[in-house]
Amino acid sequence: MKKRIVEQSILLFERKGFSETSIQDVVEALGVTKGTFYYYFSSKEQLLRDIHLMYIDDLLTLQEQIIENPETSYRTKLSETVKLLVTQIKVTGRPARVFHREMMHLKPESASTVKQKRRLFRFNIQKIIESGVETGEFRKDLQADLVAFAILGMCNWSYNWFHPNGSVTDEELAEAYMETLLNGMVNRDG
Amino acid sequence: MKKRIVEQSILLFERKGFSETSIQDVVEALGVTKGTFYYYFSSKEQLLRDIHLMYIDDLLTLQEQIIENPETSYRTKLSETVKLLVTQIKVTGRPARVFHREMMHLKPESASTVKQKRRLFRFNIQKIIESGVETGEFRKDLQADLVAFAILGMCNWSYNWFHPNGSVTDEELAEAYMETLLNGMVNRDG
Amino acid sequence: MKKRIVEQSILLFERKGFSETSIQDVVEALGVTKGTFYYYFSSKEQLLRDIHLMYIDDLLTLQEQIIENPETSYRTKLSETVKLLVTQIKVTGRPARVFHREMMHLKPESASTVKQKRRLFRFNIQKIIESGVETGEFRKDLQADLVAFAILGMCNWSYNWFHPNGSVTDEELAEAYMETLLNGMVNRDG
Amino acid sequence: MKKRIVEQSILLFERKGFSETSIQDVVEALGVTKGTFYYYFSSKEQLLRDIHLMYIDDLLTLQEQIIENPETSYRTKLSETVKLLVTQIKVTGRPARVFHREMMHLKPESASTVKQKRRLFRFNIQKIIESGVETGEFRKDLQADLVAFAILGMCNWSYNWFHPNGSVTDEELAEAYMETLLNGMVNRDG
DNA sequence: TATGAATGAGGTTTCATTCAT
DNA sequence: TATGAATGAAACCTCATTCAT
Repeated sequence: MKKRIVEQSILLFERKGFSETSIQDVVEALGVTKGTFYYYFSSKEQLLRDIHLMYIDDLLTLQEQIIENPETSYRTKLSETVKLLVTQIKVTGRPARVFHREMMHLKPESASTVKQKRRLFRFNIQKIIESGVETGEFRKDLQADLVAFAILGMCNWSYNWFHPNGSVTDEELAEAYMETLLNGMVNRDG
Repeated sequence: MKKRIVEQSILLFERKGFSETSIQDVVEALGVTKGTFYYYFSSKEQLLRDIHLMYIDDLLTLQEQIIENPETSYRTKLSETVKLLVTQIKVTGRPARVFHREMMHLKPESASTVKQKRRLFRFNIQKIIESGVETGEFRKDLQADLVAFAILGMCNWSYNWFHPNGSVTDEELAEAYMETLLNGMVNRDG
Repeated sequence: MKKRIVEQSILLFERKGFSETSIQDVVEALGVTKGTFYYYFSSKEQLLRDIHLMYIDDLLTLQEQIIENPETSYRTKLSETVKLLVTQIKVTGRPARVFHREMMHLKPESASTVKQKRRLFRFNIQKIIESGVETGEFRKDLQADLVAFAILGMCNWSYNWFHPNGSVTDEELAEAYMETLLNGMVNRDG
Repeated sequence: MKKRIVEQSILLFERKGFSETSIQDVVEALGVTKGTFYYYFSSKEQLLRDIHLMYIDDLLTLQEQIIENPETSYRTKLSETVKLLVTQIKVTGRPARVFHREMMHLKPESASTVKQKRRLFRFNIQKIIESGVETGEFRKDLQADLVAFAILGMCNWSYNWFHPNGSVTDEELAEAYMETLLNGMVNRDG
């Protein structure tokens, strides 16, 4: 039941927004009553916190696997991170949109936990870049922190417009992004 | 008075979100009454629509000036667009955040007008890229539409974290972004 | 202007009801502003009172002419009263409906003036009947007061359903009513 | 609770009118809160609709009993219908007044259901008259539809003035109305 | 004679939450 | 484990009215 509530909530939060979705909406869609909701969650905010934590914890786990793989270059690790963020849209498009949009509705204490984990995720990207700079894979003059932000923005923004069933697949998008990021836009042929 | 209401609303919408900001909050902050608000706006949604239109219309005007300048290269035009988006944070950080976050609260008809203008802004970026490809400034294999999305994501995302008074200035950020975008991350020296 | 306000108000009160019609509705329909309204009327209630008084005073004047005509029988006087009430629908359908529906919104003091005049109108009908009984035109066992109520109900109720442009004309309706009233429903032929 | 809300509402609607009675008024009189009201009714309009349907459905049921009785003449059936309408004032005076006054506040769709049922009630009266004409009880030249309207007007109007505890009882009123209706006002003795 | 800005009280409705069962 | 009745605070919005100009 708890799981069903979470799933239904994500669906509705994504479609109508957190504030615009009432507990009533959620339980009605499930055919249960409000009492049931409060049996499993102590508040609407707690539900949102759970969703956020589930999501970021998942991301961090997957990121860890990418980073800890001893056989891949930093370039590949970065590539896989981008792919992770972009290809996950198919799987996690809905929770992702909720994740990016509704953080402001968390209470300060929940928000701070979540923010810390998001920061960690970003910092891991930054470290990949820094490591790549050290090994000479990447240019020395990159500002790793800013580039990490740039990559995150690029990828996360795609949740605003990207549809996995459109003319561009998620893999193609990830590749196009990486190609631009790695080699730049400038024409060096002429 | 109408202008004061708009300004105060932007302030509060940015701080607490559209749904969480009540008309009461707005008018109380201004020392007037709810009646006054409804004298100038027919609904809360209309106020949000006005804010959105003001913002995107401003952006489009500034973009036009960049594009129509006959003396600049496409590379420069792109650079100026990034600078426009990023440096405007100082000036329009608040309305920008409202702009990016709260579009879902517009009624379908208002939303469609705004979306069309946002699409136009993005399409103009895409055209700069395409023109740059044609003149040989940019690589031939760029997918202009995806790159336009990438640039927008990169810049717009910075509203989530960038503070103009931090250790990095807006101009530095714009330059770092452009540098990465134009020349890529890969080290070509070694 | 004052007259235009009254006319427009009657139109709207009839269509939407007194409470549901706002001063805003009235002045908007006239292309003026609320200030104008309050220049001519001290309150919404006063406007309604004026409408009521105009209407009942008109009726009383016409009734007087019927009653004071020395050449008509009481039967004719009654007939003309019915005709007065019914045929006036064409002319005064709208104000009449307002008149019958919205009296509860008058303040006690206004209401009492209007009620007194309405009572007078009814009492005049009752007197016609009583006089007709005395002259032998009408049956001796009629309860004049109740019959007066019956006639008023019959006629006034027609404002709820009668359309002067329908298959029955107002004159035909008046005649059918009088025929039933005077001669009854019972078949005396068989 | 739902029943108590309905009863209290009828009381207040009759006394002050539908628009002038607020939900607050109703729940305050019952010592509950507004939330309670909206637990049982989805809107103020729905409450009014319920009241209307209850009332007209009751009337139709009673009318059916009158019509379907095989032992009574049409004259008696008509008489009983008038008695039904008039004597019900004692029982249903309040809901009746609400019923007759406040139909304009129903939404079009609710109104149309109620109107249909009211039309049926009237049409049943008309059929009694038509049947009575066929059997020779009533005069052949009656216009059954207009007479039905006349009777309804006569009876319903009495809700505007009749008090069951006054000098005339409801039974006397019904009888006086029927006497006038059946035998007419004209004096046939002289 | 008319305007337009402002008020303030009140209206309907929504909703997260509680709690006895 | 779940229900359903009830709460109460707050939301958006309407509107008759006032008043300086």
